Amino acid sequence: MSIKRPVKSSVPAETAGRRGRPRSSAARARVLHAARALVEAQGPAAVTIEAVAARAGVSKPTIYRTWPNAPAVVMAALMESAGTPEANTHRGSALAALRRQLREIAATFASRTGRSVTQMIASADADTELSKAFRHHFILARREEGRRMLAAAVANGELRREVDLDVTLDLLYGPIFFRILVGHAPADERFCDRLLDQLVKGVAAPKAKR
Amino acid sequence: MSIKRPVKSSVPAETAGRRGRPRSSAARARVLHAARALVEAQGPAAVTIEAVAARAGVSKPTIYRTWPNAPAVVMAALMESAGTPEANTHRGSALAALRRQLREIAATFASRTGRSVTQMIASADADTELSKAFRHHFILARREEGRRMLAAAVANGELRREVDLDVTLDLLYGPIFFRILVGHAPADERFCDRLLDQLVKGVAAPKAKR
Amino acid sequence: MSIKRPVKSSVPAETAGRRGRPRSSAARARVLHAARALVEAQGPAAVTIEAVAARAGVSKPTIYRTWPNAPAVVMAALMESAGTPEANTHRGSALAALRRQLREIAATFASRTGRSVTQMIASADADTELSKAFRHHFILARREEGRRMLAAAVANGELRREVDLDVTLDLLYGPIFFRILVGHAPADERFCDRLLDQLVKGVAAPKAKR
Amino acid sequence: MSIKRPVKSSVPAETAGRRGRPRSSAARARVLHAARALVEAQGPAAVTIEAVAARAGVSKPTIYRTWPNAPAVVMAALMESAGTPEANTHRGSALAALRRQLREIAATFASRTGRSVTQMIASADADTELSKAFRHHFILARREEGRRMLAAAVANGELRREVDLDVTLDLLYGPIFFRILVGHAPADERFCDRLLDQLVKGVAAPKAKR
DNA sequence: CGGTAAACGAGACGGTACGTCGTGTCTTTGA
DNA sequence: TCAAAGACACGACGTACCGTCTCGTTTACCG
Repeated sequence: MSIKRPVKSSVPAETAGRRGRPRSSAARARVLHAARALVEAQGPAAVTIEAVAARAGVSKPTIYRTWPNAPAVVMAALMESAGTPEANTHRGSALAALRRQLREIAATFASRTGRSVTQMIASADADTELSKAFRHHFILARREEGRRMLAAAVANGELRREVDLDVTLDLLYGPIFFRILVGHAPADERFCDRLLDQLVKGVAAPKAKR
Repeated sequence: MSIKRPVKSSVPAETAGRRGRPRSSAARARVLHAARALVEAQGPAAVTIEAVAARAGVSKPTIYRTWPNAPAVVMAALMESAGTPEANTHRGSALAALRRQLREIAATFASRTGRSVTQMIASADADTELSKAFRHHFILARREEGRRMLAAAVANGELRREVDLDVTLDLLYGPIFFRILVGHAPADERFCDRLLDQLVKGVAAPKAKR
Repeated sequence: MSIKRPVKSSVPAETAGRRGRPRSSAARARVLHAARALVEAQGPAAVTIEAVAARAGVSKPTIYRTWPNAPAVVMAALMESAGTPEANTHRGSALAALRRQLREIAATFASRTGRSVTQMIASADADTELSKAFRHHFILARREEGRRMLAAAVANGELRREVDLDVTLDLLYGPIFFRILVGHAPADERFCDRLLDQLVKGVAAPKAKR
Repeated sequence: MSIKRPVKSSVPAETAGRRGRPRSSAARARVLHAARALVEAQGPAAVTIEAVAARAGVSKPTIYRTWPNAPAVVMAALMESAGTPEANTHRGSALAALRRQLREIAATFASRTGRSVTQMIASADADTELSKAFRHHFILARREEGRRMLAAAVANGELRREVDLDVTLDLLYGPIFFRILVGHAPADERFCDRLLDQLVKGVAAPKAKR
């Protein structure tokens, strides 16, 4: 009988010489993997420290040593799972690139996990460092990318010079998250396209002075 | 075992043929008042059934008899506290009325309680009757009012006929909620104004035909 | 405060001068029947007022109008179900009659319901009128019948005159209930016979003067 | 869900190879002390887990970790409080020792706590390990001690050889518990004495053949 | 024979306790 | 040294019954 004790870490490699620490990074990975699995399967509310610890084969204090509470674990898991979106290659006009980005965002956030990200942002403490990093990772980083595209479009002559970029950016991303959050209508490609077109063109009647 | 429970509805509905002792409206009012006080003071997460029961001087089963869980109580409390916003009096142009509504919404949702409403919408079950009512009460009702104003503006000649109203509505309200949710910039009057102006005018450079 | 409630009695007592609607004897019967069914099926602990009311198709206040609490209902049900044991016909000697009674008692109390009776007696309040009636109905009435038989046996010359009847009675019935209560050995016919024989004969060695 | 729980035993069993933080013997002692105080003051029905937890300054889960329900706590408390009765020193005859034991039992069980023990035995589940241990601790252990005394008395020549010891034992202890349970007469020293004397001597009239 | 008083069903009420779960902290033991 | 196992105090969960209280409806009796 092979008394093979169940290997606790998928990377047993360097367990040899050290007494304590080499498990640490393996434990971290297992925790995040477990958290990700839970949030994908049952949403962020199901990610309790106990459930994560059980699923990861890790003790609760080990988790608390790294993260202060359950939402922090969820955020870390979501951030690690979602690799940074590839930089949008500028083929065609700046506005075309923006259109591609909008579609990508809508597709990403319409998923189960995307909903979870939105929920985490809504319910997060807003002040902690991690919350800020989370918001930046999922939202503001793309918004900055968008800002660069808008600036390119201005430079292009596609957009007016005096446009307020901050307002325009929120006019682009706000409606998508609004639909995802409220759910009254789908945030699909068609919506992204119309959104962008209508924003570019404006809604005023032609002769309207204002 | 497993006796079929009567359908719970927070609205007594048919008070007509009811047998038995009627529900105490005083108890209901005390529960909602307590829940409102808690959510205002400490946010929606602090609204536990135990806390509400203690504060309202009501037993837990009395609360569970009417609402299925804590979020439902919070929603009911928030909905009852926020009376329906007054119908926007149409003085001046339809767009001016819309501007006033945007400002009112931004002011409302920038408050402590407004944040709570946003959080509840983000984390709600999305499928229950109460969640739908909640979203309608706080968001979609105003959106429908907005639709009427936009239609008036089209009739006015202020807006183009072929504008997609659904998209335009989300372009109006989405950015406000986006700022409130993400918190990267204030959703104040100035923002509302610029938002509306830029949407009306479009961002395209003058000669750009499309 | 301290309003004197009308004395509740399970027996309608003076049906004479009563105003109003008389108590429904059908309801009473249904309650007792339901309680009996429950105690037989699941023991006395399962007889909750709610369960009885549901099973009997009767409202809780109707039960509380007649009995003060659940144990009282159980006692009433058990007392009504167990009709008074038939008077022991004196065929043969007084001791033979006693033997028959012991066997009958053992058989009765070894049943599911008999266990329940024992449990009720053990856990009852000891002071209430109903508890006393219950103990009398199930135990002391038979003990008095036993006393009559013992007296007859003394008169017969079967027993010594100076025997302490009270002690002898408890020597007869105590062991049976002891076995039923503790359950370390069966209280069957053989046991009843040996019990009686040994008590009659004594256990002392023949020459032992004391 | 439904994770296999480790077997609960009120006795830590193998303290040897246990991982994790060991159970707090201080907590255990405080729980049992609180339970004992409650049962002495208000009887076994007053021993709720909540009351014990509050009085002991211990959390409910800590209690449930060790005992499955309130009666189990009561039994453990009663068993621990009542140290094993001192072995009856055989001064004088075996029957004299037996008389002393009977008196001691009667005195013990006539107390408030003794009544509680009787009630616990009557209402216990009868099948659980703890119930058996409880009955053994309070009743059957003394019965076995009694058996040894009876055997000594037989060896002495005080009792007849052919006496059925099991029946005799129940003839000794049964009546005492019967009186305590039913309460129709006191189980005092005088009763114990008469009980023993009459059992030894028998009740038959001298010439009675049977 | 028409009031009226009481019992009826239904069921909500304020309570108490249940037994479970998750939190975040703490002690052990083992590697 | 530190990680696992797991006990700990705390506190909320949602449920079951308790015994009491309205309700609207029936059903006798008594004037």
